[in-house]
Amino acid sequence: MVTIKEIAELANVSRGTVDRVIHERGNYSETTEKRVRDVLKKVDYKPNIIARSLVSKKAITFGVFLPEPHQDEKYWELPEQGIKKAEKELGIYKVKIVYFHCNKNSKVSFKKCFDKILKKKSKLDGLLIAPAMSEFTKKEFIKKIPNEIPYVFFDSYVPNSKCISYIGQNSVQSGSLAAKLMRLLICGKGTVGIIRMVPKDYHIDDRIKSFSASFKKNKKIKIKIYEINGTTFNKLLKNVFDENPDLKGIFVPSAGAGRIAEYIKSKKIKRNVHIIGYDLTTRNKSFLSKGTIDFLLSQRPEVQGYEGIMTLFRHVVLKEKVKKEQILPIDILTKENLKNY
Amino acid sequence: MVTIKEIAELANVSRGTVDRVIHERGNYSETTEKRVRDVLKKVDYKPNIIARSLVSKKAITFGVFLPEPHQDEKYWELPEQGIKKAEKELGIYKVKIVYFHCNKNSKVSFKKCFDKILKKKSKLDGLLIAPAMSEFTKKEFIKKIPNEIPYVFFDSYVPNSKCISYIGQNSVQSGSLAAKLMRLLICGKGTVGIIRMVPKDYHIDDRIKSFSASFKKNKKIKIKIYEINGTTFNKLLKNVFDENPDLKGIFVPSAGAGRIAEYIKSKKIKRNVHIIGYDLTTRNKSFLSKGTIDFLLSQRPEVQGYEGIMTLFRHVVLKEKVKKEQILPIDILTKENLKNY
DNA sequence: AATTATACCGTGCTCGTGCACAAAATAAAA
DNA sequence: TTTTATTTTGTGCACGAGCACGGTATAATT
Repeated sequence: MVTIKEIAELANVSRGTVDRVIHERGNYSETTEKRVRDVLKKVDYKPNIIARSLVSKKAITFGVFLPEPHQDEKYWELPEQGIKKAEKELGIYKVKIVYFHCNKNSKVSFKKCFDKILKKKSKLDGLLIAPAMSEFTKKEFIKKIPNEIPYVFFDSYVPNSKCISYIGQNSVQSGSLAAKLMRLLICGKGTVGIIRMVPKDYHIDDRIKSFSASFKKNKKIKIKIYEINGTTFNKLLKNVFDENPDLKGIFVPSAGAGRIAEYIKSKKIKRNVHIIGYDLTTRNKSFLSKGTIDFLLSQRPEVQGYEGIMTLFRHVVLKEKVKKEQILPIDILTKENLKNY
Repeated sequence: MVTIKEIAELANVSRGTVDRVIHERGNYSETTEKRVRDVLKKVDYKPNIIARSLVSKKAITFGVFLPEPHQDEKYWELPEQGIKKAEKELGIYKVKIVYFHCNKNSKVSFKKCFDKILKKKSKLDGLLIAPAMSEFTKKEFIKKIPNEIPYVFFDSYVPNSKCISYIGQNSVQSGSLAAKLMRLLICGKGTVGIIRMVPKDYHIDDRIKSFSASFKKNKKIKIKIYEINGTTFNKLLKNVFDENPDLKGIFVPSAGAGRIAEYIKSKKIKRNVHIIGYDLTTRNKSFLSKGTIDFLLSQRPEVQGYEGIMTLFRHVVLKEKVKKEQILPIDILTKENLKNY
């Protein structure tokens, strides 16, 4: 391992000078800068973060901006688990996390939350953002993030932003995967209902598009898309079951599959309808283990949270180059492999 | 954070004395030991590993004992990737890995390899072992590991050993999961062949048992187990296809599914037979993406390797308590979600 | 030429722990 | 009591990077 001392010797200067050049603290001539930089390049100097974090008393603070944990069927608890894991691991490097929770359905809450971040900016060394709110609101605010604060998106992202990385899923792939499983479940024929329960979101759009596209050439399988729009959940579901005597499967492209399962259980519907949904929420988990839900696709929310913080750490502290996109594999969950998750 | 200096002040001794007590280096009286230990307990002292690893020049060396990477269809390359990742991450803590590769099918190679480890013992701070060889050989040698060397098993384990942790899979679960997928693939009827290509191994046994058990009550599905035993691979396969005109699926409980796919391709067999196998070897990957193999179940070998080293690190360096068993979730791989793995 | 200002550079301390060695305190032998 | 041996305790340096402060050389000003 090359140390500053060795570099200083090679460049015929003192440790202090090397340090100044590395951190661009000024007070050095052009000639010495060149001498030092040449050596630096030659030996591929990597600072020893052990020594650094030992001496520096200043803590690193990362902000996390995401919906309230209980929202979306407690979905947002999951990424927080991963974030907490990362925080614990990075504790020795004096990394601290501050949480900014907002109600994802309220513009006011969103704005309030964002204002808090902006006011705190002097202390934030990075931001991890789950932009799970309306498209407009997102774009509006992301722009206001001060240039000096690096930020990482996870779960979904805002196009044309200057984020250092995005950690997420491939919705197109997961849609066609769901289609494959559904085809198997219904043995290649029957009607499949897609039930859309959340407002505009491009992830959900992609899932639906690619799910539907997979059945385009298949004449034995009929796809019907339903939306909660000016009607209640119960009325919609009644409609779905009444309209389609040949209903064999239901695809829920969001985390709400458990509600459908609940409906089926409570109404004591005996028809054999297969359900594929997303994400390991408490309710989904329960109905998956009972067999009411056949498959859940998961985008590894804990890993997303964990990797999000780790990416910030690598960028801010280690000054490493980080990948612009980190697409995580899709997990297929069933009754059988649910345990140990 | 409490430091040694503060403890020394509280106990009215010098830093050196505290240090000696902590490391049980001797040369202290009983009374001072008690004084120091009392303070230590009171403040719940945790050493700063940052400072520790900065000062200590001695490297930590972990030995890794596993089959040659190319064996089992290059399967063993995968855990090594994870091991290398961990080695890189722990580099700043001066953690080094030494590899001991052995031919898993040769007792002689195994013995040689093991002898090397025993001779090197003075320098090894821990061992990561994939005991992928015959039951007898395993037990025989594991016993000989010196007491002072902690070891972790991954992939499989040796019962009644004093390992500090086992990182692995739940073969029973994965077997019944495979059964579920197979049932879907063949639409609930037909003959399914189980092809066993490797010698005795309790993981494989469990997979087969639980796979078969899932179909016990199902009269429409017939299960037949084949073994390579005194016959060649090609002859066996020919036999499987000839004997079962109703063959709808093949379950390969080991990493060899690719060989079956290869056979089907090369013999230009047009029958629609679904294949479920294990592990993401290069060949398996290729046939999965082509669609010849329908599903691959993976036990996350990279994660196993990675977590194995990390577990040793936590035990040896951080002196943390580690979980005795770390069962990893089962991944279901298909053409659709293969990318990004 | 003497003084002051500025640019540049080197030294020394810090962080917390490990370890060698010196120093002191106690015990044993003379 | 003095000397020697042994046990017990304290001190100082090392690790590598960050940073403050002080010093030197050169340029600018009087």
